[in-house]
Amino acid sequence: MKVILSASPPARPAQLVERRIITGILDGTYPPGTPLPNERQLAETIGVARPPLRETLHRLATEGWLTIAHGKPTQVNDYWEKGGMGLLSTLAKYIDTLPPQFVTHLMEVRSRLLPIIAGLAVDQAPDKVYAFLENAGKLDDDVKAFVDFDWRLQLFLATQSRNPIYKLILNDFSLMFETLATAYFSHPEGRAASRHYYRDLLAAIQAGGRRVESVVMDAMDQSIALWEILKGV
Amino acid sequence: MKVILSASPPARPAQLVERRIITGILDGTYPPGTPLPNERQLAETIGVARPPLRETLHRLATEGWLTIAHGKPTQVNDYWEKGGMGLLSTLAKYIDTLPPQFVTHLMEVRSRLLPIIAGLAVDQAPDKVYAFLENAGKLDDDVKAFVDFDWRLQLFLATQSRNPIYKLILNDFSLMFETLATAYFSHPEGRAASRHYYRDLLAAIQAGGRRVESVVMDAMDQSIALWEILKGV
DNA sequence: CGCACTCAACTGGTATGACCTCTTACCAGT
DNA sequence: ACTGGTAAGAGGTCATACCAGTTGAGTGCG
Repeated sequence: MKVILSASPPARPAQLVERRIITGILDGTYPPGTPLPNERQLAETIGVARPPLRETLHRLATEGWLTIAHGKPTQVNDYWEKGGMGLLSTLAKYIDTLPPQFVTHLMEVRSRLLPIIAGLAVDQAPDKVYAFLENAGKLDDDVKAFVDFDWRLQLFLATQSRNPIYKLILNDFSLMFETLATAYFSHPEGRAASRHYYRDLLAAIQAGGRRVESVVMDAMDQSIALWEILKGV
Repeated sequence: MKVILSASPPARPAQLVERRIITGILDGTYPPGTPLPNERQLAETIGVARPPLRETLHRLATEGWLTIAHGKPTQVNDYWEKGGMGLLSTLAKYIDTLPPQFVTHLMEVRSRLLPIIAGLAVDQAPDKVYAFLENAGKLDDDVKAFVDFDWRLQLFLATQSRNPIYKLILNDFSLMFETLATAYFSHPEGRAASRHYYRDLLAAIQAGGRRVESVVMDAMDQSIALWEILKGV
């Protein structure tokens, strides 16, 4: 039997490299616009071999953190400038080090996108969406249950919208939303607000017309307001 | 001086691996949901060593093509289901093999997003946006000039929107849009339509109010319609 | 003197082969 | 039938040597 002695077992090299590079970029050790130390040196500094280092470096490069070019030193990017949505999945792990307004930006984008997605979904398949939402009534007053249902609802709407691009966008939000939603639904107020939202959405579907968009948008805006209050406590 | 003899010079192993894996997934050699051959075997099949193979595999995994887990066989994903926006940059290289409606989906998303972005940008800094658009008058009737200006306009609007998330989304669209825009602006009709769009947008900014959103949305919708016509020829 | 070329010293890219660790499924013991 | 151990096969890591673009300083020629 293997015994774990310390709280944080020997981090795998791959994880270790990501942690060192990302925190280094975020805390200014490797400022955007400057070259990263060369691979051999970096490998020795971090204490891993070159192959696993390179795997992680290339992974981060595809997310937009770095620019790797043969012959030239690897550059640290201004990730807001060069990066893609893939950043979010990595950023989610280091969310404590991010400016608070970042979360607001994220939720504002969602408050613009989800109404569109929901509108399309209801246009395409109102019955299915309605049926899905009816399950919300049986929801336990449990954090995990809410996180799970709310996320699955968003994915379901994206699927029903018949435009696969929306699902791609949501997938990139995935980890970030899971993290934030867990914090949000930990508060009873958050769960209550969402119950209202699901109910209003059901009514809007029955009513028909363009009510759906405005209901979703209002709910998203309210969740932003509620988030601001809750985090302020 | 080095002389290139063949049209497609000896593909680098990293490129080769991407090509073989992606085309394999797209053409059904490696169907989604099935396991990929193990790394040693794959490396031999493709004719590269394991380290570069793994670098590319991990890169593709972060885009959502594959799911790699220690101990288990690497799985081919249903990329529309698991993938993120990072897919687009890779997909852009294999756009010929994609269903035609894919482009429509892409442009529909843009026609929803850009009005929002433009609206925010004009709210934040109407003068700057106006000044930027005035350069459109001096545009040469040249494909590359239009592609370049149109893309820079979108990035500029995203920057001025003050919400960095929009820029992340646009960055993921980047390669795809560049490819499509080159095709679009190759037609004189496309260039003419955009000239009108830039002019209308200038007028809308002067008019104030919420005219901007509707002008942008109309222009986007028209570009979709025009695209459908042009590709139909 | 000035331009162009060469080449050396960076950098990242690839190759090889050995070994570690995790997952799974089979199988023997209970 | 259940439990536990074990072996095979997958990905993960390491070490080392060498290949290949990039750059700029140095050198030769005009």
